[in-house]
Amino acid sequence: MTDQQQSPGVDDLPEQMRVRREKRARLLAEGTEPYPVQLPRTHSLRQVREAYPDLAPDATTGDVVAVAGRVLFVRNSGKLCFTTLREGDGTELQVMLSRDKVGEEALAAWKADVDLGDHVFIRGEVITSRRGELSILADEWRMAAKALRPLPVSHKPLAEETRVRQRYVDLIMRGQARDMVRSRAGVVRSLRESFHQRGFLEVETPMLQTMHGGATARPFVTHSNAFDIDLYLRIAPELYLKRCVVGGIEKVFEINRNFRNEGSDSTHSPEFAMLEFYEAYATYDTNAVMTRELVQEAAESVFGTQVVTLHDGTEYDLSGEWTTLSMYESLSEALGEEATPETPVELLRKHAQRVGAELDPKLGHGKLIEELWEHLVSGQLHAPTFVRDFPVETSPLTRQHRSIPGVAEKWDLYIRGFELATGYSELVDPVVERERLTEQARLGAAGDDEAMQLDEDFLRALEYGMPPSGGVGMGIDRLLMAMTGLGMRETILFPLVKPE
RNA sequence: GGGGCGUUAGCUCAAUUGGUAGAGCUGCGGACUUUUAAUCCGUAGGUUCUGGGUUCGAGCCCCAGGCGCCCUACCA
Repeated sequence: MTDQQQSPGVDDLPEQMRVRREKRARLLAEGTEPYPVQLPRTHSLRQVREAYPDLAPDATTGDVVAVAGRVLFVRNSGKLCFTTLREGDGTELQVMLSRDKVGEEALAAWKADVDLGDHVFIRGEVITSRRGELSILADEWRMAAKALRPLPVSHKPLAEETRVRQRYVDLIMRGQARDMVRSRAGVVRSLRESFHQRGFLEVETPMLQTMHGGATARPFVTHSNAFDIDLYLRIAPELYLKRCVVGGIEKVFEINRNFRNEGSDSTHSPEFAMLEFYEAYATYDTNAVMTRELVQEAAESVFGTQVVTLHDGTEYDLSGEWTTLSMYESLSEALGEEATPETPVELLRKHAQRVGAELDPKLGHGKLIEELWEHLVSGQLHAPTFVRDFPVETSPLTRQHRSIPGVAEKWDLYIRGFELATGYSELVDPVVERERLTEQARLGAAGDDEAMQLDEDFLRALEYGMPPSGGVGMGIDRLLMAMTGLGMRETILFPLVKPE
């Protein structure tokens, strides 16, 4: 009664939710706690399974255990009830409640009070059923937590939107959703271990930044009331990690969130997890090797193999050395005509027309090269491939190539057709960096809202001397995509969705 | 951003040409001491996403909007 007063509209609820609320109220009225604070559990379901791996059918053990889990299936008959419980790691265990053992009253209460989805506590003997199913024959049961909402049907796939909006339900219903959480945690853990083995230090740099830089992307803007200034949610940690290297943290990494105020699809999310690492005296050659090792070690650690099995059942080989391509050479090959850093913009536009790429006429040489390359080459790349030596003008934080003019020491790592990581020999000359950032600021003033701002403090740091260094950025969500074949919204536990 | 498709019971989905909105599972009532998505009998469950319009009559046609998905463009 009081419940109905406390939650007005209870009569308007769908029947199944109303019934469950009434059961909760009845339990309380009978003096039974539907949400007890503690239960004398002695074993996890997994522990029971592991302790009795191969009992014969119809066996008894004399061993009494107390367990708890969520009710997934109920098979009630007159005097003997079966239920299947599941706990957090996905382990399932059958429970049998017989009138002879648990008593008529408790059995009736079981049938009257328990719904699919409830958490229950069971104490009883470990046995096997006649069919050989490992079971607990209850001599006592208690409600552990009453569920007020019905679970979706277990043998039909949940609508994708519901899976994303109500990930908790997805996690209850779908083992693959739980697997992803564990795989992701394993990958992140493996990355950290790989870094620690190599003597890298993990740092956390600002997510709220006063300057917009470190990548070319549109930022989210927010406001600090206390400081009365607008702040940017970071699009990259790069400029702060470089400050670390200047300061003598010569092997440094960060795994954290970036925010980009841009579109979202199966390979893009407004907030995404990013790994960046910087190493003094490394180059884009050595950090490519390390990037490959990080990925291979993560695959080995989480899946036990470098040949991972994707969602669709196909295998994907991450092992061994990876292919390396030159951007200009591979583009020249695809065009059938040589493209170099000297190729004039007009000619590149003609190429674009010829191959059917619709490109913004305002694009300069560097952007045209990258767009043409993406149009003609990137889609062909299935096996892991490092694409090297990008146009200088689109790589404002990258060192000029040591011998090839007009080209930057930068690679992008492509896996299954999408970009997984990027690596540079870092530009550390503060004078050249000032020129590049001044040009970026000019682009910004001209309306390019992806252009970086001129970060005087970053330049000041470089002026104190940054050792020659290599740096890498890798998307964690995309790494999971690469190793599972799933879309980005499956690798992110709670991706951004518009309010219902 | 542009185009297409979808939105119906707790869940997954039907509904012919515009003519009483159905099924399976779930729920509720009953039977059943070895089930595995238990089975059997009975039964309930709807603001058809929202707002407007056309029509004797709209889940269906028209207009506007919300949310989602696909294609397309862009960023990692």
